[in-house]
Amino acid sequence: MSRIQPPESVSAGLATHGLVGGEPTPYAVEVLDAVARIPAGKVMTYGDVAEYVGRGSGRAVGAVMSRHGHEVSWQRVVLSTGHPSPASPEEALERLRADGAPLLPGGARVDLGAARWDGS
DNA sequence: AGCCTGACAGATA
DNA sequence: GTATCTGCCAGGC
Repeated sequence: MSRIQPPESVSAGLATHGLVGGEPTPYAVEVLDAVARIPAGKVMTYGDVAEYVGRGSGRAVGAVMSRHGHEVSWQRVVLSTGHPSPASPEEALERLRADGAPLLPGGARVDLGAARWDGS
C-alpha cells in the first residue's frame, strides 16, 4: 500500500508547528493555567488571555492552544468577534451552551458583552 | 542572529 | 456587513 509522503518543505513546517504533545514550555503552562481559571459560562478572547498572563499576544496564545488546548476547557477562549475556536467551531458552541454561556441571536457566537470574564 | 510559521487583533476602505 | 493590511510575539530551525 503506497503511502503519501509529505515534501521536505512541508515536514519542516510541521516541525515548527509540532504535533500535539511534547514538553509544554513555561509560557504554555502560564497560558493553560489562565484558561483553566475561566469560570463556566464565561469566556476570554485570545488577546485577553495574553494580557492576563502579562506576556505574549493573541497569536502566541493561539500557538499554545493549538498544541495543548486539549488539556483544558479550550472552548472558553474565543476570538475578539465572539466567534468560537476555528479548530472545531461546532463542538465549541455545543460546549459553550453546556457551560451556560450567553450567545448572540443566531447562536453562532458568544455575547462578549455578557460573557467576557475580567479575571476577577 | 536571522527567518518562518501561526486556534490573533485592530485599523482602514 | 466583507476584504486587506499591519503589528504582534513565542517557538523551532
